[in-house]
Amino acid sequence: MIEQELQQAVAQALDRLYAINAAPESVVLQTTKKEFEGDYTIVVFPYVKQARKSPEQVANELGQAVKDTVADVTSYNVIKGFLNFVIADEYWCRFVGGILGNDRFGLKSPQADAAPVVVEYSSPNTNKPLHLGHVRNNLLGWSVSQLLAADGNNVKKVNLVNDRGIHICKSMLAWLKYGNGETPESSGMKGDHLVGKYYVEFDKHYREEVKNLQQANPSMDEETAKKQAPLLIEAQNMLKKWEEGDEEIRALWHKMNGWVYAGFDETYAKMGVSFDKVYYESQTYMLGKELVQKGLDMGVLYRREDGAVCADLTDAGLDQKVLLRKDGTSVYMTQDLGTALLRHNDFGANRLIYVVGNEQDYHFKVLKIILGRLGFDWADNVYHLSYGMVELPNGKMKSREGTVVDADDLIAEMEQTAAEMSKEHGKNDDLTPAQQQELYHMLALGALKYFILKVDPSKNMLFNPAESIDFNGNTGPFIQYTHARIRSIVRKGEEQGCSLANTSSVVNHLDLNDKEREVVKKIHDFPSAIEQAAASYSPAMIANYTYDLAKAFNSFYQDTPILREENSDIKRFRVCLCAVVAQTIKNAMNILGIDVPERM
RNA sequence: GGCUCCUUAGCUCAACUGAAUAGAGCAUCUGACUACGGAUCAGAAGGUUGCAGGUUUGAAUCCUGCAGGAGUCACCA
Repeated sequence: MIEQELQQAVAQALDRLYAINAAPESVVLQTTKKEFEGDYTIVVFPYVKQARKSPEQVANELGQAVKDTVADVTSYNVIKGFLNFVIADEYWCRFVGGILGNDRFGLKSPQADAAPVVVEYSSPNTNKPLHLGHVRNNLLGWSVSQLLAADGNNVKKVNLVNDRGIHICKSMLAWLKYGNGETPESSGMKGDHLVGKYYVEFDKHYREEVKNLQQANPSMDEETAKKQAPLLIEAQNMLKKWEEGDEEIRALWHKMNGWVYAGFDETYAKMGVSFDKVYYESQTYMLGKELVQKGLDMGVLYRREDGAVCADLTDAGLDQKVLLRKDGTSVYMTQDLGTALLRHNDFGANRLIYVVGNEQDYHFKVLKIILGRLGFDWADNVYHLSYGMVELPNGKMKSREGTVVDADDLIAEMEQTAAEMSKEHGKNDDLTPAQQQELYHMLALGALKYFILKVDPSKNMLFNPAESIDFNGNTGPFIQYTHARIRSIVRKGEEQGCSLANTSSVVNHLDLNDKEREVVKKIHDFPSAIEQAAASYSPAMIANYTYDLAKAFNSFYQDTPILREENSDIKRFRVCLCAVVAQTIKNAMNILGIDVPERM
């Protein structure tokens, strides 16, 4: 790639001219801003002090040296401390020819010998349906997996389902009390929604009990009332029975979880996400105790007088963390220590990535430290992909107050909007109903996924149900539309005899116009965009990259004739360029989990 | 209260490891050859990057203090 060549040449020139020892990667290289002439820019300020010359002088001397050594540099110019290089059009054309027909352009192949990277995401509770917060998690998890795979990793996607605990017992109890045997079949409700309904039902009755308790005993404070409410005690008893393996309880638990899984599977399928392996907490929650014992033996953990086992993290600026209760039972952290090791062993993984909300920043900081102290050298490669919350205009999403945006409802609404938009444009009337449905789904998910993924994961984002998701401007459908339009041109171009097959005869010495060059340069950036995005676990960078590419193309398309071009060599080059843009958009969108249509 | 993160145009978001005049979309206004697909394109307007200092040739970016917001500080997960 030309960037490395330039950096290399600059580093050599620095050494030769000024005896400055700079690593090629350390040379600051950026794309030239469009108001200046050139393609790449070197900032020379860092070297002026050592070179003992003015910025202009250093830039000029470096520019001449680089022009002499790098064949594809046709000229350079200097503005203040900025050295701009102009790259030969021949280089850009050669580049287009080189990737023509490569349907994996930009995507690295997985290294066969590399240890897998395990990405955990989704990790739902089984007592209620998925909402918008989960949607962000799922889309991020899927997309980051795709991104890391595109960067050459062998990625394994896993899900850890929280299928046991007091919250499930609440749903179960409410169903027993108020359900009258209602099932997904009898009610026509999706299983996860049905179970969620009883979770809400539990909460309603529970709060009534608390209120009644307080009215009956005016001296009782709220905390006590909450603990003494009979429903809660019943639920706790149920959990105890569950842990003892009570057959009836287990059977009910199986039945209701089964409903939820069926519902989740449907939602996952609609979102287009999947897993290589699913773990269940009911099978992993006892894990980690041996690790704690090992930690005691190693002396990195200690036993408190009351018998609880703790980690002292004060030297890391954190607190004491309990890992085993005094009755010997494990806590969340114990379990996560165990599953981390399990996962490492299951896959031979050396990198574990957790896609979990930022409210658990502290938990993962602690997890990483303790794994390190237990002597696992892969602890350094545990990464918490912490993402911000999705906020609604009137604040947080709270399932209790009913201010949630349900995932299934949201997708259904998006599909309806997509259908309305499409019908308005009326270009798909000849598709079969099934094809239309498929298209609307593709567009709906394109809009939703792009909307969520274009935001930097670490940031909180606002979702306004009324106006958030658009189909114009910086959106998924805009990019999908661009792709469809390009494909249409390419198809016609081929019909008119523009071959995309033979790369060697692609015209490689014509003068590109500015818009053409912008498009080629943008495509040229794709591989490094993937590297950067993967290094920072940020699908948002891919989203923004793709948008820029689509815009660059549209601008080119607007005032450059393609099929109307009379010179057949130029026409063919432009059709090839279109084909390459379409492929790049497709590959980029695929990283986001978004499909692009041939027409829309 | 301790710790962590956040604050960029009216709104939603960009700005790679510090670099040239902080960029897009939405909304508002104006325009586009007889549409190679107008879900498009071109343009106008919109900013003291929360505030105050500091470091640097250069700061939205790094440091300090303050204000506002969020998260967390469970033997819940």
